[in-house]
Amino acid sequence: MLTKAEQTAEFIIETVAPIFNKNGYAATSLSDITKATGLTKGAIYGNFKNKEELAISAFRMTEKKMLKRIAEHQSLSESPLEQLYLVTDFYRNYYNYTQEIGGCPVINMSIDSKYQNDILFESARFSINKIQNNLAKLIEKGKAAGEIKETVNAMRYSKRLYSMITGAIFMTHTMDDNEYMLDTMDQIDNMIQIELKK
Amino acid sequence: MLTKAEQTAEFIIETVAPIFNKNGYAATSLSDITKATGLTKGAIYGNFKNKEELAISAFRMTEKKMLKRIAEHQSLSESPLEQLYLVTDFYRNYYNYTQEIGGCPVINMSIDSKYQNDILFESARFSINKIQNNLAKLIEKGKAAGEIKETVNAMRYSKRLYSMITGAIFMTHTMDDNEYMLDTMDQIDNMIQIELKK
DNA sequence: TAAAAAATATACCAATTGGTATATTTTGAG
DNA sequence: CTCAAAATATACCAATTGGTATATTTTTTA
Repeated sequence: MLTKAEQTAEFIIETVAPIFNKNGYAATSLSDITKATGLTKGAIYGNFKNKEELAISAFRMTEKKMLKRIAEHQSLSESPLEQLYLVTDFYRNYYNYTQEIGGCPVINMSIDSKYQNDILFESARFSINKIQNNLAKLIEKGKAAGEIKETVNAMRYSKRLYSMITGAIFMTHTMDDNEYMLDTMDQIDNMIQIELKK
Repeated sequence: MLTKAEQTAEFIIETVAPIFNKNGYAATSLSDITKATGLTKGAIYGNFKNKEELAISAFRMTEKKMLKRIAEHQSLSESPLEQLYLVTDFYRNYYNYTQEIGGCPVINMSIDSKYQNDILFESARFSINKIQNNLAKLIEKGKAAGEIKETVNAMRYSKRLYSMITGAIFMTHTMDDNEYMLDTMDQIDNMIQIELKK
């Protein structure tokens, strides 16, 4: 069972994560935080060392959720090739999901923290590496399963795909136009079929 | 001839633009600005209405320069198809250039301003539309010149290409790895040759 | 259920924020 | 070279910032 403080800490994180994600670290003030949570500074600082630690916790929670969602969606199939298609399928609904939380946490955090906060910036890079490695592993498994051409460079394709996905996320959010996302996912599906599939 | 004030205004903009680009609007303080310029608030506020107007001016100046660079590089050839290749050629050196000024102004501004400042956000979108329209026009000219397939949807390809470029810019800067950019530009060159070229 | 411990609220702090009124300096035209 | 106008510096403002010490309340354990 969670103690009262653990409950409160989680509540704060959940409440504050989309605010940090939308506004960025510097533009999110302690008063924004107390206002949104209905708590006082006493409660906030009783549960978190400072604003930085809270921002880190919030980002990590958000990313953990996101990674879990992708993993769950991937597990809809056992076949590595099918799982690749499930990745594009996942991102077809990504705009819908990320709109609620104020955009893509990885992109937002990278841009926001690059010249401001090393720990936050490294957290963003860590997420990217995780997703890319996951993608590369999927391609390797596809090769081992005889579904994907042996000649394919897994890491290169992983980087290529994630770069395209990231571009689509950015454009979709900035231009408020989901066509970027849908078109890019069609493009990737096509690449999978033409360039990856055996 | 420029008056003293006009000179000062330009000096302030040039000095301050990379600071805003790196740190974002909220994280750039008036004291950052006075420190960097060596001027006092009197000089700053004598030349700009407020911090917001200064940020807008700085972004517009940066983008104007950037657009001019692209245009100049494009004008190295008369052929629309060749000009498309010159676009990818331009972005092959983009990381080198944007590193100095603290990343891609359009991406940074979009993420920084989306939930903060409508005018700044619209400035970012305006830039994107300009670049995309330029790209679409190039494709249309290529069709008219008989260099590009008539069946190609110019705007769709323009959006597709710019989305890929943007993804590559983001990944290159975040991961400090220019391979994202180079690989994406190779990919686009390939698309031009296979899918666009007649 | 009483008392100790944990969690939260209150009241405060110095530093910094964006901005302004006014004093001083610099500029350029006659 | 003078002098008015323009440009810049100085000194100030209230509001807000992140953070803390302490008082109060709530939770947990015995």
